[in-house]
Amino acid sequence: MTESQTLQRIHEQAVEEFLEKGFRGASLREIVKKLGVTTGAFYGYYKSKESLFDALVEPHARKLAEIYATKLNEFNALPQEQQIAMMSAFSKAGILDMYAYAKDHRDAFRLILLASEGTRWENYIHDLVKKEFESTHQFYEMIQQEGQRALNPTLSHILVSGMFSSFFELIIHEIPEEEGLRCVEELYAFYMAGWRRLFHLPGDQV
Amino acid sequence: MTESQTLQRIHEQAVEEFLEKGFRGASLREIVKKLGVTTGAFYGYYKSKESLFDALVEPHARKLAEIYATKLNEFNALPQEQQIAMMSAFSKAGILDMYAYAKDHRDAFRLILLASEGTRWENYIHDLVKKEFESTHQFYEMIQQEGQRALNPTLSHILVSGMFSSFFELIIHEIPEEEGLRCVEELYAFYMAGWRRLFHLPGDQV
Amino acid sequence: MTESQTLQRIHEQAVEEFLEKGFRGASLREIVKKLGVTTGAFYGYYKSKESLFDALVEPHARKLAEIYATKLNEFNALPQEQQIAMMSAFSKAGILDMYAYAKDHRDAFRLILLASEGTRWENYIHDLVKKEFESTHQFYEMIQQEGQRALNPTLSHILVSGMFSSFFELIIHEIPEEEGLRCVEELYAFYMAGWRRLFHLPGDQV
Amino acid sequence: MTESQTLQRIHEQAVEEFLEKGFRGASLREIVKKLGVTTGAFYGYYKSKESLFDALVEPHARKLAEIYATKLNEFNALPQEQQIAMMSAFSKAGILDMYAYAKDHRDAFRLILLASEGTRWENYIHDLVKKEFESTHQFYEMIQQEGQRALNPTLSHILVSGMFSSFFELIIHEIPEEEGLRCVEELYAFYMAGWRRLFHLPGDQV
DNA sequence: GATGAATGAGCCTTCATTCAT
DNA sequence: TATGAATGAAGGCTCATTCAT
Repeated sequence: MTESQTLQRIHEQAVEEFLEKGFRGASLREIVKKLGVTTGAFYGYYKSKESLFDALVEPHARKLAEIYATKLNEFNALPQEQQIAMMSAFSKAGILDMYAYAKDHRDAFRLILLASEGTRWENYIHDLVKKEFESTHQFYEMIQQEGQRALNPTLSHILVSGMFSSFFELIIHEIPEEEGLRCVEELYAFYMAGWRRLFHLPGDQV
Repeated sequence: MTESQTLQRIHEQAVEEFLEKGFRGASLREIVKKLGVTTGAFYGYYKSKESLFDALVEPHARKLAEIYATKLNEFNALPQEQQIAMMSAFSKAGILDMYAYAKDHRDAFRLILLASEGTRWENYIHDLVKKEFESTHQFYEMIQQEGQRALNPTLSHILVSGMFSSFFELIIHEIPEEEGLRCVEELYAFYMAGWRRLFHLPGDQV
Repeated sequence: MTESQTLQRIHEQAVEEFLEKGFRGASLREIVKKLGVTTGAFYGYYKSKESLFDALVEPHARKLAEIYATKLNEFNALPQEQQIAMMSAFSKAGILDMYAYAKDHRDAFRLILLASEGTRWENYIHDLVKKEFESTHQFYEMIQQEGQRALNPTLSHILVSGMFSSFFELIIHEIPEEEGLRCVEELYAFYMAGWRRLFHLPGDQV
Repeated sequence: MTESQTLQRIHEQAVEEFLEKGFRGASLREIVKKLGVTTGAFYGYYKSKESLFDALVEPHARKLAEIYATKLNEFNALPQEQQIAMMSAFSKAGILDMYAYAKDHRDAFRLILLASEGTRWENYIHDLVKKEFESTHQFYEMIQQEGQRALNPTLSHILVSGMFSSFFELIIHEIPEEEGLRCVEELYAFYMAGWRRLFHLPGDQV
């Protein structure tokens, strides 16, 4: 069953309004007014402004987190030597999977990135960063050799943060499939080279 | 004469409220209530909620942009060979200067980064990214050798974006001076290595 | 369909409040409180205090100005001799038409006359006076005979001003139809006699 | 002793502000701000906004009412035949005296006429009109001859109202002494002729 | 005389939400 | 499904006025 036409139009208009003014600045009455329907109509579909935002964001936010978690688990399940050989949860396959999903649901991630202040999604990216940060350190500790200095947590935090920022810039902007993929690969290579040096690992073929 | 005590307390409380709820979500009444004064008292100091935000942000936002612009101009004034030797406007000296300033005025940049939606500062970081992006391409064109491929603008955009994100993470969080400096240097080295590869330049000592 | 009962009650109460306190002194909250509704209810009908005032005033103000302009145009279209014979745009037919309309929409004109300070209607009467003043002088110039002195513009201004004041006093106060009409006629005769003398015209039968 | 310079400047600025925005719309803080002083300074001179308006208006409003009353009393003290011979309380001498005073204190009367809504002076003109109306009727009753119709009170009210409007237009506008006087005389003649007809009196030399 | 910080009440307006129809 | 009138709370802001200095 496809969603009702009214519902679909609400979604489209809501995305526009939220992106333009942010969750807090967006006006429900403005959304429905532009659609030529009334607030009552809206409340037949959702019970609040927040639940509308949620409906737009939640499925895709969850799915992306799942993709990330799945790849991470697969990686963690590998024997240690293989982990070293393939490196990092944010491995090529993982980032490509994430990109493949996110690029098809741009609006949801735009909302998270650009309009989620005041919702439960305002920390979504931070949470992703945190998980990646933790898995990075876990990995480093595993491969850390005697006498090697600890990984500077502040440094790794800001690097992971920048990495995700770069990645999501690719989602925010409308970029043709092919070029997007190329950029993801280059972004991956860019960071991988940097990480390997920080990890005291020899360069590898990615 | 130093600023009145009430004004100072308004500043402190405002920073807290803005950071917690964003510019739009922040309530002037809430700010003054926590101070134990009335809205009228506030309007003796500022003529609007926006002008309060501005007062907190503008001087430091301007100064940082100046520091950036100054370094960029200095770099552009260099003869071509020296530019190549020292590379990129976001060079080590520049980024250190910016850090030295920004770390002393964390609140202003936190406000820009975390609470500026709905103000004229909401594009501040984007604008910095854009300038850096342009100067990067300008530099690349200068050094581009025959037969070399153009720099992928999408890639460079997302990298610059990530670089600034990393940098400002350092500002957002309270980090001891010494460690902050170390991170800036490492961040610089991390990116410089990546850029040099993209620019087809030999590695250098930074 | 007739206007909603709430809207009608808003109108009635607004007229009362505006007349009592003037546009500036009137309080929207007071108006709705007396109606037993909330301010939100009001803003379902009008988008501002000014637009409420406008809705009460505009249609009738415009119509009266039209009636005046129409009569004036008719008069100006007459051949010169006939104009002299019938005299002045503020002629009997015109003033009677204006009275017939205005007496049925007293509230609108009361608002203009007694409560319009701070609105775009505050100069409505002055503008009418100005138009009549100009048409009066135009007429005088047409009939002016060689050697006759010019009409004193200050004098004619204050007379026109007084004439309109008298006329609108009739509108402000609740006066039975029949008596109102008689007064308009007498007012007309009163002024006509005076003007004819100033114009050096022989008395006429009006 | 002349008034302090600050006080004088308050007066000048207040007149300007009141005339521009009306009593209700005028802002005390705006007045003092333009003067470069503080509200505290103002409250050293007056105890309220209303009392400032009063100070500007009251002396001249009272004086003009006195001039009017004095002339009226003088007239009423005359024997009946003389009253008939000279006619009307608003006689030539009276109106000239009023003009002589009012023209020298334009600002006070401008305030009454244009900016008194919300003050105790908002009915000043109406009150003058009322007194004149009463004295007119009193006079008419005295001279009324058997079989003559009563003076239509509505008509006389609107005529008196118009007469005062004309008169005060002369005060509102800055008019050179000589021309103002001429206009008063002509205004007097204009109305006198009309009244005489309504009173069934023969024309006279004015 | 004058300052200037502060009050407290009030203003117009907008909002998400409800509910009888 | 949808209407649309209404709620009640909150918002930013301005005002005349006070008072310790």
